Amino acid sequence: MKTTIDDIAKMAGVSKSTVSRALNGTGYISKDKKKKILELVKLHNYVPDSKAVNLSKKKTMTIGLVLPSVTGPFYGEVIQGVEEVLSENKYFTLFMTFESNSPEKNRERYLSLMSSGRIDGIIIFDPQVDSQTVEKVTKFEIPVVYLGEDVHGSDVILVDNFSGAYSMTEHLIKIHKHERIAFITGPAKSFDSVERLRGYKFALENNDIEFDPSLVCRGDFTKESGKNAVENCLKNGATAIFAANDEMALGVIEELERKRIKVGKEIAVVGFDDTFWSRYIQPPLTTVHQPMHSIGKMAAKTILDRINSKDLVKSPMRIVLSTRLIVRNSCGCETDSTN
Amino acid sequence: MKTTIDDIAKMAGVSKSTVSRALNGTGYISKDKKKKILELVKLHNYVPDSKAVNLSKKKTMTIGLVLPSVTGPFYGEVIQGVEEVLSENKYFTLFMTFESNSPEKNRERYLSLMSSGRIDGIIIFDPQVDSQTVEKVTKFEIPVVYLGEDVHGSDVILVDNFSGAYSMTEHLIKIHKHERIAFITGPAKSFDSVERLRGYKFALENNDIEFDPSLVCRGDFTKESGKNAVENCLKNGATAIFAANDEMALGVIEELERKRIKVGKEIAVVGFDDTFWSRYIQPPLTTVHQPMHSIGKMAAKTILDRINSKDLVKSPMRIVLSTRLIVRNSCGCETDSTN
DNA sequence: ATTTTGTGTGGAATCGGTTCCATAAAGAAG
DNA sequence: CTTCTTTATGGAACCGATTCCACACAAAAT
Repeated sequence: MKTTIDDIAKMAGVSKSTVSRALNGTGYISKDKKKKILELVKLHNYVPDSKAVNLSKKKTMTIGLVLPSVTGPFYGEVIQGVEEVLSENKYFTLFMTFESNSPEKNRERYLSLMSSGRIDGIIIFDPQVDSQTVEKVTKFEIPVVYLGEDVHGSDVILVDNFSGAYSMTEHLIKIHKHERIAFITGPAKSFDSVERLRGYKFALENNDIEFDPSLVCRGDFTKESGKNAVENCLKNGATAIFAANDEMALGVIEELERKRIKVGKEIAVVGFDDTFWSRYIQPPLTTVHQPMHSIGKMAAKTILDRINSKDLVKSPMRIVLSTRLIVRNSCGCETDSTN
Repeated sequence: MKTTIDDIAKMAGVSKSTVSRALNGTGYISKDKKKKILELVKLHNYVPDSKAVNLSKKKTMTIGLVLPSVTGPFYGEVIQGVEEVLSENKYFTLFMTFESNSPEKNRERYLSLMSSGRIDGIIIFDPQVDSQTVEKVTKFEIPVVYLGEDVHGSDVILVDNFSGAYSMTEHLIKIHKHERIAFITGPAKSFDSVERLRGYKFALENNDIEFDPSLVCRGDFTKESGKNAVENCLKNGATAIFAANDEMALGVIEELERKRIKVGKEIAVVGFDDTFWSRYIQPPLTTVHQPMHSIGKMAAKTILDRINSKDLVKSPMRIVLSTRLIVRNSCGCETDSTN
């Protein structure tokens, strides 16, 4: 049987309230009793049962973290960042994956998690949350932070997709003198994809290149869809292909390879995300880096902030983290890839 | 204020015991009352508070998962596997990272997690746990599964490092006719490293090649240590280099590249782990695949098994998952890398 | 007709803590 | 020498469920 607070109280010859005070440093307590209690506690390795503490204090010191399928180093960084900050603050991380094959079932899962009272707050990375879900989420009155999706009225952490895509496009225009740049999008409703497309368009506009809709191909963030888009890009005379993520860029490169078209020399291919492997492929991929680790840290900080000032009605925060252009060789540059 | 079981009871005009029975399907209850209660529950979105349920039932339906730094896709797969199985069984995953820079502090963390009563079981991936820690861990009487470390007397999930290294070495000997194969180890006490070295030695022996200690270089699983080992390997006339993990193999390849020595043609380099990027480097790395996803799933299954039959004293399980040789080009093979 | 057995229900204890409140003793202020 | 604080402590309520037990009533068996 595990030692309980009553056991300690009995042994010390005091009431459980006194033991509680000694342990938590709340209220008055005499020096000598405190010392005696603490000794007994150490001696018997007594640790208060979280289950009881949670119920009594009405909080769990646990934050839920919902992420899409964790394969790839992409999300690992986020988890790491979250856990780092939470653990520093004595909080725990309850992890839940979001398999993309059945989004509905998964939403049920995290909604039920929220209602269970098992967590004090939740960080949600759910690409393409619908407003109906958001509404349900808001009903549970626990703090929520969304990642990578611009949910109005809630705390959100975003990366600056727009600027990233802008810089990338401008790089292709100014450094490599491209004028026919194809863009492969992600899923239609993806916030990331939309913003990146917007950045691409804006860069064209600012550099007096007319936007040509035929150069925009619809993809869905998979390698396969990148492959499939190549034909269309070439047909419309693209001299550069900007894929909305690295995954698709990889598909593009493999397809071009198959067609014996030299990437970097004959055609430029660039991506977005700076996936871990992007520097290792041939040619090393020019892409846009996303600060995944920072996203995790900021998300955790934001949620803790919200918890610690729940009474004060602060307006929702919208934190946009900046992206960084990573120039390697697939765009035609001849860098020493020290990145 | 959240709805409680008392609220529902009052509204239904019954006692809370009856509501509890209706919800849990335990004991006797009349059809009509059950129906009425369930309706009220749905109407008010009542969900029992886990904090209370946990205390009452003396379990949390939560399993702790302790992993080394999650960067790299390596561990993502494990998490995924664990979460998959646990969530299917209505369990939750409490995630904790193990930053390798301060192992002691981190051990404290998971030991304290175990004693807090916050979890019902724990899966620990702690490279180089010392026996002292194992002893402490055993004292908390909750189920434990160790990953990747052959802890005697406990449930462990391992991969067949020995056979993997054996197959790899034999591949180099039989297919590529190498006789001077260098081996770069990991940290001295690493179980993985030791087993791989053993497999390497055994393959040499079985193929009548004398083991030459000067061909074994000490590394520590970092890319840097791979780089540093190259000089020594070459000096001793190695025609092939077998690094105990992909990370080091990458270091070796980069160093050889720098020296203008063609990997695959002039010298063979192979790794171990089949890290996500290993197929993307130049040349694609021949390596040994570890079933990380299966490891996660098996770990979760094992711990649940243990929980559900705690009374029955089953002898500790030692599950060894098989590895698979992945032949790409860095060994000199000219495969179409469809892997 | 009486004893068993099977159902249905509420009250109370329990899980292991925290916290409010009453009370008492000791020291400070009047 | 009172009166008011300040300090110290225990008792009891409470957090929100589960579960054991007693009791009532109905149906089945003797």
